[in-house]
Formats: sequence, structure tokens, C-alpha cells
Amino acid sequence: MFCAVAVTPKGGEVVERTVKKVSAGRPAAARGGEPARTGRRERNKQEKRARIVEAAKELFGSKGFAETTTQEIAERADIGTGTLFLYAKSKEDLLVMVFKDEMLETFLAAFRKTPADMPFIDQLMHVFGMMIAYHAKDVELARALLKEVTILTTPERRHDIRVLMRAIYGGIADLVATAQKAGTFRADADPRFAAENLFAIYYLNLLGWLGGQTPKQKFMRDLRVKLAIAIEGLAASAAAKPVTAKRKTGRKS
Amino acid sequence: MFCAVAVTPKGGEVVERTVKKVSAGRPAAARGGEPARTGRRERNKQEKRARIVEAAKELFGSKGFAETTTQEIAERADIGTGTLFLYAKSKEDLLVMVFKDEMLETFLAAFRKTPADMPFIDQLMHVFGMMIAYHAKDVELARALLKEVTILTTPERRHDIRVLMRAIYGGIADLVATAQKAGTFRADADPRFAAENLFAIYYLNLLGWLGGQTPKQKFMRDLRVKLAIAIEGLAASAAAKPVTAKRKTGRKS
DNA sequence: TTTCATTTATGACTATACTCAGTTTATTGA
DNA sequence: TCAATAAACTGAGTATAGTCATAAATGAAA
Repeated sequence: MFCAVAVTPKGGEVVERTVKKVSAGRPAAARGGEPARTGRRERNKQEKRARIVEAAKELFGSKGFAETTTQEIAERADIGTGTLFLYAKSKEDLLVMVFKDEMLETFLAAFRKTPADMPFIDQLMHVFGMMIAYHAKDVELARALLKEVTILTTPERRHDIRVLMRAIYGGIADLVATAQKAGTFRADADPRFAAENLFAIYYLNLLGWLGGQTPKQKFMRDLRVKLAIAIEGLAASAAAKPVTAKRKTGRKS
Repeated sequence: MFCAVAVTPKGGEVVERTVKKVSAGRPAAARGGEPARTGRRERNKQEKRARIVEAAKELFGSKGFAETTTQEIAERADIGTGTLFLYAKSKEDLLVMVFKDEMLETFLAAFRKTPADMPFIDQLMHVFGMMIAYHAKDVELARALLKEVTILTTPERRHDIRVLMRAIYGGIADLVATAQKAGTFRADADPRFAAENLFAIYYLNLLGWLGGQTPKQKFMRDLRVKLAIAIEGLAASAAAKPVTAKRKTGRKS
């Protein structure tokens, strides 16, 4: 069982045009094994970044993404308007920057809280359910977030989301692998690929919900049925033990 | 076998604050069954719309989406800057407006050209392959397009995309239903749901490619394997006849 | 035709994301 | 302590998407 993630390397990464040598300066008493890279400069940067993220999170939450101006964020973070764009390449970039950690936490928690003794499909719905609940807290924000996450513009965010996806895929793949070892699932399907498939199904249906095409109830009901189909497969091998309780699947349009 | 689509109702829909009665005016010699709704007004509007779409398409194609300004589009379409926004609510909206028809055509053609006598997975890869080829013609544009399509902002575009998705889902569902009738596939899975699953898999992997995380070769290779998994299913019912040629599935990122 | 009402067009204007030349602040070595 | 260097910050300025009051065009009625 390969465990989920080795979370984001060192926390911050700013604009990185710097390639300075890591000369252990005067002020730092190199305690422990680590070089204690904390000059005032680095500290200020981290503080500022934190202020920015906090300011943005509050404003996005209270006023909404579109309605929040970068000026306001800068003002509330007590920095110049230009400074903001030293930390995020664009407003959209900032959005991802602000919520990536929270999302990662939420998703990891979702896996942690998933009972190991539970039918696979219920585990899946449990995990996805928690993700959905997270997005349901602020649908407008979720919409904006998913729009940005779809296509990533900067290497930094690409990295962030790669980490996020690795966590999710890893988590689901673990569940699949466990089911395989238990003999519930056939062993010849790559758990990682299976995980990506299952997530894809979740994701597109999530978009449908957030896009307002599907009400939440129907979304979750259908999601379960669709996941069941993905698990059972389409091929006519054996009519086979239904892993899940049957539901009505009709309901056109 | 329920057939693909009843394509977009009447072609244009503009801003529609109009609820005018369809009084059959003087100029129109109502030939055939149709009211021939062609006043000068309507004609001008359609012409203008066409000019806008053409201008935008050319500019987006040659300069790229981000690099094209709405001014330029208006200029080339020979209309005022404000007029543009009477036809599209935003630049992004325009993007979708411009390419929706072409996409629909491409996708319908993909289904039309798919041989009925072909293993299901090959049919799928054929269809998806044509879609991929379409996007490959201009990757930057495809990126922008998919980003916009992910979350739709106006009712008009929502409708457009609904039509598009209906075509795609309908097409895939037909293939599934045929395989079910042929006995290759189990009959108890809703073809529509199955279609949505398969498309979801395609779509997320498409995003991975367009996002630059996966090279095209790997994308298409993995896609096939993943679709195979979705077809075969995960559940251990019978180890079962492999519908597809086996491929190496290992290859950690 | 002339009048009137309604739809459509327009470009000067506004709001705001983002840039950049110039300034401030931290760090380093003597 | 004091340059000298480099990094980080700044807000006035720029580019451009999108608005809106006004004007032109169209169609219907008289």
C-alpha cells in the first residue's frame, strides 16, 4: 500500500528568479540538522504571503471572487498593488494559491476518515461526498476554482495541483488496491488508472452540478449509479453479483 | 437506437429581450410551410453576426485568443466596439459562440465515420481520436475553449453546450446500446450513463494533455487502457475475455 | 408619406487587472 | 560601521474588456 503524498516541498516558492547560494548567514544559529534559512528577508516574505492569502481568502469568501478587486486585497494585506503580483501572477493564480492547501487538507481528511471495512462504492461515495460538501460551502467560489484548475497557467500552480491530484489518485488507488488484495476486485487492472477513471466520473458530474445543470440530489444519486457501472464494467462476462444496491437508472434528460 | 441530436433550434438567438409576435409582415412571400421570418432587421442581424464570428475565428486562429483584442474583432467585422457585446456577452462567450458549430460538426462527423463493424473500444478510440485531432490543430485555442466550456456563464452558451453534449452522449450511447443488443455488453447498464462515464475519462485525460502534463502519445496510449478498464470493470466476477489487446499498464509518472 | 415606437448601433467612457521605472530594505564583506 | 550589491516593494501608469447614454435604422399605423 503506497501512501498518499509527500506534501508540498518547502511551503513557499514565490517568483523564484533567485538562484542565490544558501550561505548560512550570521544571524541563524543553525540548530538541529536544518540550515535554519530564516533571514529577515525570507521571514518578511512569508509573513507577507500569509497576509495576502488571508486577505484574499476573507474577501473571496465574503464578496465573491469576481466582485473582489486586487486593490482591495492589496489594501487589506497592507501591501502595494504591485506587490501582490510578485506573489501571484494573476488574480486567478491567487485563487488557486489561496485554496490549494485547504483543498488538500480536506481531501486527505476525506481519505483518513474513510472506514476500511466498507463496500468499495460506499468508500468512494464517502470520499467524494466530503469533497462535494467542501465545494457546497461556497458554490460560486467552487465554480471559479474549478475553472482555474481545469487549465493551469503557471508552473507553480501546475505543481500545486499535481500534488493535489497525486493525493487524490493515490488515495483512491489505495482503496482499489485493497479491494484487489481482498479478492473483491480483479487484480489485473492498474489501480492508478482505475482511480483516475473513477475520479474523472466524479469530476465531470461535479462540473454538471456546479454549472447548474444538475441539482445536487440528482447529481449524487446518478454519481453512485455511474460509479457502480464503472466498477461492474460494461462487458458481458458474467451477469455477476451486483456490488451495489440497484437504483432506478431511467430518468431521461 | 435513439438518434443523436435535433440540432440547435433556429440558428441564432442573440440577446433575446424580444418577445415580439411573429406577425407575417408584408415583404415575405410565405413559401413552403415556414413563415420565412426575414425582415431587413433580422437579415442585418444575421449578417453582422456572421461577420463577427468570421472575424473572431480568423483572429483567434492567427493571433491566439489572449492576444486578440475585442477592438480588433469589432474593427475587422466592421462594427462598433459596443455592438460586439450585443452579440456576445463577453470575449469568452464569443469564443464558445465561434467554435460551437465547428465542434458539433466535427463530433457528428466522427460518429458518422465510425464503422459499425468494429470492436467497441476501437470505435471509441476512433471517435475520440477525431476529437483529439480537432483540438490538436490549435492547442492554445483548445485550451482556452475547454476552459470556457468547463463553467458556462450565459444561458445561450449553456444551451449550445447542452446540444453539443447531447450529441456526444447520444452518439456514444448508441454505440453502447448496439453492443448491448449484440450481446457483447451486459444489458443492465444505462447506455447514457455508460456514455457519460466513457466521455468523462476521455475528457479528463484530454485536459491532462492540453495542460501539458501528458505528451500526446502517452495520453492516447493510456486513454485506451483506461477505457478498457472502464469496459471490463473492476469487479472480480469472471476473470473474463479481454475485449482489448493487452498493453503494459505500469509506467509510474 | 409621415409619424411614432421599438430595436439595434455606436464610441466615448469606466473599471480594473497588471506592468515597470524608480525607491526602499536587507544582506554581505571589509 | 559603512559601502556595495541584490532582492523586494511601490503606486502611478497602461491596456483592454465591458457599459451606457445617445443616435440611427427599421417597421407598423395612420
